[in-house]
Amino acid sequence: MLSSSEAPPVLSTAQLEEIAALFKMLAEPMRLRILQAVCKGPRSVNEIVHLTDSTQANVSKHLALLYTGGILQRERDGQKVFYSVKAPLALKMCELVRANWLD
Amino acid sequence: MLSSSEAPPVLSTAQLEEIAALFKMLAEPMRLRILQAVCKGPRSVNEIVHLTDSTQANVSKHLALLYTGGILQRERDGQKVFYSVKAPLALKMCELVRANWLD
DNA sequence: TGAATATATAACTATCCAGCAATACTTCAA
DNA sequence: TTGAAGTATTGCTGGATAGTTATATATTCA
Repeated sequence: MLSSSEAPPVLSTAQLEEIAALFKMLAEPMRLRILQAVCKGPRSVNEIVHLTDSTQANVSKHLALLYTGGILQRERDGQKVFYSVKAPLALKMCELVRANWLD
Repeated sequence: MLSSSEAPPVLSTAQLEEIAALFKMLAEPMRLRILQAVCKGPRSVNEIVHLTDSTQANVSKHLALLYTGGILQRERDGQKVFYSVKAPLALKMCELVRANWLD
């Protein structure tokens, strides 16, 4: 383990961590299902629960994570809360992988 | 939790898991550092250890993971083993995130 | 052969997190 | 105000894994 000064990295440590954090948010099948559920427009939590065939608590936790992470946005209408895509980049990445990685 | 037959998913469960697995490989700062270290051409394990400012054992483990995952390729030359990028998609994704996600 | 260099693997620990069950919070309607 | 529907949160547990240390394997050369 030597000093890191031999070749200055193109990206800083903080930037690498930010990038890794984004990948991490997309690194769960259930969260990809949620993305699929909301990619056509706003969906309520209950709709997402049904579309993903998961439980309310689990979906709510993943939604909070994606919202906090800046990938989704939310809007309350009465008792319901509607989530939609805030960062199209997430969808773009999924599509890129689908087209170039899957058999 | 209802049946999942309400809206047939665009991507199958297996496909979502494959996509998530790729994101997972990119979801570690140290592996992104390694990608940076080899993105300009083949590098030996020792070179990568120095470039990433990590330990030999740790780098070797991450390299094995990226190699098994199909992102890197390897070639032995004498005592040294050189790793290089096999899936340019990985670099493309990093660049996409850098350009669209970082401040 | 034997030693040195280069890389890989094994065993271990600490940490993180997905999913679950239970409960709390919020909003609306009667 | 009370009950019900919708959503969020908390505490828990099992499984996965990053990093470390130590050791094993592979290759070259004297």
